[in-house]
Amino acid sequence: MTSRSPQYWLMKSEPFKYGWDDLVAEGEGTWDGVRNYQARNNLAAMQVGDQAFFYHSREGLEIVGICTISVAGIIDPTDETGKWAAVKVKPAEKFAHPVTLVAIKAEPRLADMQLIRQSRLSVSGVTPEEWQVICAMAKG
DNA sequence: GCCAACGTTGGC
DNA sequence: GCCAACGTTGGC
Repeated sequence: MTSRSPQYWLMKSEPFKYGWDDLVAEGEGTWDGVRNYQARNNLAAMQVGDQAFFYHSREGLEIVGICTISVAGIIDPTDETGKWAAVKVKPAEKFAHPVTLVAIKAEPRLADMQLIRQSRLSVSGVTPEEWQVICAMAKG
């Protein structure tokens, strides 16, 4: 396995389907069901040890915490054709202060986030700079 | 609940 | 290969 410095991601989930609390309750969750090529490419690029923001879409509209990639490069078990990717994640840290979409939009350093530019992409990349800014905001 | 944005599908 | 129609996502 090749190693590289950890990369950062943002994964969206609708909390009434699968929220942060569900992930904590399970201990480890499989991130599957993605049927978008760009999101799939992001999933396929993930490696164990990468970190991802957990974002609540539709309801909440905020980053609630951080999870780590525990298993990478698996085939989506819900996909019969075998061409879609999935990963497994574990909860790492719950934010004391969730970072809302409103706050992200109000922060100029986050204006170019893939989350903002492509609002419908369910798995997006986060730069180290963006990661640092959001983590600082989460500490209030 | 509505609708804009965007991705995908399918007819030609 | 184009593009209109359709379906889905996600902010509001």
